[in-house]
Amino acid sequence: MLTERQLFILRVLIDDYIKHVEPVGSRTISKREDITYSPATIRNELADLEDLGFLEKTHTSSGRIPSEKGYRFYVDHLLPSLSMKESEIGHSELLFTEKVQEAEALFDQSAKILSDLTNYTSVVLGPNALDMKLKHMQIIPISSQVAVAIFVTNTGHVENRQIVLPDTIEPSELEKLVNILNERLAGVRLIELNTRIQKELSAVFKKHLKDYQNMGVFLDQLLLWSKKEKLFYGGKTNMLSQPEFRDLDKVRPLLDFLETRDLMEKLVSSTEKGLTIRIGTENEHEAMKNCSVINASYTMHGKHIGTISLIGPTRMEYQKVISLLDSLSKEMTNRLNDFSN
Amino acid sequence: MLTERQLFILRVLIDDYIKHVEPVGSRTISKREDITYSPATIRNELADLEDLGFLEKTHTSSGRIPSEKGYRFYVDHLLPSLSMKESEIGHSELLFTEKVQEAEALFDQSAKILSDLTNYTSVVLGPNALDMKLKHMQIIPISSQVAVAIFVTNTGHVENRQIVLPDTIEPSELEKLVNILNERLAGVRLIELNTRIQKELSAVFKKHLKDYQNMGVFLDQLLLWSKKEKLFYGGKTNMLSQPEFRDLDKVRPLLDFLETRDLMEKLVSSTEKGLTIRIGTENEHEAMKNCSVINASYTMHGKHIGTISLIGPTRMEYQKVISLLDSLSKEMTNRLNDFSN
DNA sequence: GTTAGCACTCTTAAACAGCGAGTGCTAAAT
DNA sequence: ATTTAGCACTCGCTGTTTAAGAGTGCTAAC
Repeated sequence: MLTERQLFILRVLIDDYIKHVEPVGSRTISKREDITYSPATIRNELADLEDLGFLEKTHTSSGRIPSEKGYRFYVDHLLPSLSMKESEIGHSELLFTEKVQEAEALFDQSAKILSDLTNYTSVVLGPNALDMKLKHMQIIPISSQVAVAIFVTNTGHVENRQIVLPDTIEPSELEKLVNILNERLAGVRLIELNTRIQKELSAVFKKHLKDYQNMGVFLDQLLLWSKKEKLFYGGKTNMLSQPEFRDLDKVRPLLDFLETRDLMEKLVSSTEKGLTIRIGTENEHEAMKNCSVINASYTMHGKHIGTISLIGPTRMEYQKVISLLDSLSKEMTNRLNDFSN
Repeated sequence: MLTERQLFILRVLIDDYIKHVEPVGSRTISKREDITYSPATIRNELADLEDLGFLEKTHTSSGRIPSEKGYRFYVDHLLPSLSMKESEIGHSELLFTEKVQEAEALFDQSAKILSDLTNYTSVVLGPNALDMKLKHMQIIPISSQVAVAIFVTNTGHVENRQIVLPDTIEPSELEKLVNILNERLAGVRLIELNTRIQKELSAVFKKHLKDYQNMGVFLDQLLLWSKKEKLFYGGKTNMLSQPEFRDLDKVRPLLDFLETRDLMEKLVSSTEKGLTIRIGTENEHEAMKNCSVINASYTMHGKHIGTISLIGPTRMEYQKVISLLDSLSKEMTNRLNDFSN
């Protein structure tokens, strides 16, 4: 268990390091007004904190920097009480200068705002369109073989894909199919359409459609979804201005990581509501080992549907950033729910 | 006018610099087997070529590097005759490993292939959907006030947007409107829909629709397009591995440039068919002053509809890159036209 | 328990020397 | 009239040395 003094010194040190990005020595700490101990005393405490794994040295005679464990402890126990954050709320309303009409624009702007304000990189993971409910679908022939299938969701989102029409299918049959789907499956989540058909509609199909056999293959083609979350970026190059990445060989993997869709999706996805902080290797990817990722979820009708995230160096301004992310995600939630009333 | 020998030396020097990215001195050139002159002679020629503006020195006693004018001359007059390029054609067919079904996938893959092969950054500027012809349109209400308007083009592309329904409009009127549009405007380019209506359909509207006044505003909302070209990137971070950009302060503006949509659109747009090369300041943007941009256009039914571009350092492997881009753009054209038969 | 003092470590920056690649010029060779 | 050998000179780069500065850990005294 840490003593009060150790807690205090640890916090002061991390605060200082976050601010100045340079190893902090006993002298620097002792210079603070609210410190009454001598450098020598502090040195002893620092040595202890290092033994406990909260601090590290860059070389034998350097000052200390926080270890990953140190940051974790800082975030969990030392963050100046978050009540301050209330003072920041309300700002974010002002931030949306342009009126945003559609969800996509909201996500895009949120990412930009967040990265501008923090100078880190931000990412908004859009809602998975496949979780939205079917409002209406339609198949529009382009040529004799090719058609476009269109699915409109209750949120006004449009999914579309090109499909190949089997020769065997007759236009009137196709029309019947579409009618049945619209009548029976409105309100069902896109992703569930196929299973719902399997379970509930085979009888209906048999009754109304001639060539039920071939139809099965066609339906699979029609309703085979691939992931459809969208990513919105802000400040992709902000990493370059972080002192710890002022080295090409260090940023390169990072920037490459940012460009890799599936890695980013994984990084930024979170099933939990609220705020998650992952520090350094907690991100479980080499390229992110010197970064922290903060995910905040936004909701619709109380349900988690996506996240807004911030990616920065492990030495992040956690305090500022957490409150910002918190209020911004709430603001997003509000606006999002305003759309659909 | 340059002598044969000057031409030869200039080409050898630029070839060497492109390969090794280091100032080239008289000794290096004289070491080549096919060079019969002594370093001293070459020094004299180099001095002349420098006076003529084709070469530069990095400092008083350094070797020479090509100037922008030098590259321009090289590209215009010294490029080993392009007949070689034929040998490369055919490769590109092999490159598309996955079967691509939709145009978007084709663009995306083309950009990736090109950047992988060259280690530069590539961009495909997609066709402007608004130049495609209307196949079918539809308005699907989401709530009492909001609806989604959907436009399907002859190429199978789907444009959609949310619109606000005026209270004054009746569902039956809306249906009539959509019917008229579909009957009268199929085959018209999206971008032209509005003017076509103004010119030709006002009479029809007056006849069939009750509230023609309000309809005008609504139509404007419905048919007010904003630019819709899409950009597909490949190798965004490849710039980082170019020796001339091995410096954060030099790459940063470049990467920022790549992320700025409208700048990129301008950079990569070209109205001309065929191949365009812009070297250094010819790109007319500070951030691109050390880059060359090569645009190749791809066509559909013989019409220029978009470009595939390569962005690299002014010291590019022009020869290789030009032939690649040439064959790749042709390959794209072929596949694109295969889609729509 | 705290702190002053001191020897020791490591990093950083500056100063300096020497090497190598390259140039331009002059004078001799072709 | 070209071409080339020779030479003095310029830069940039690398490695070494040096000195300063920041910091530590330990010991002994307070």
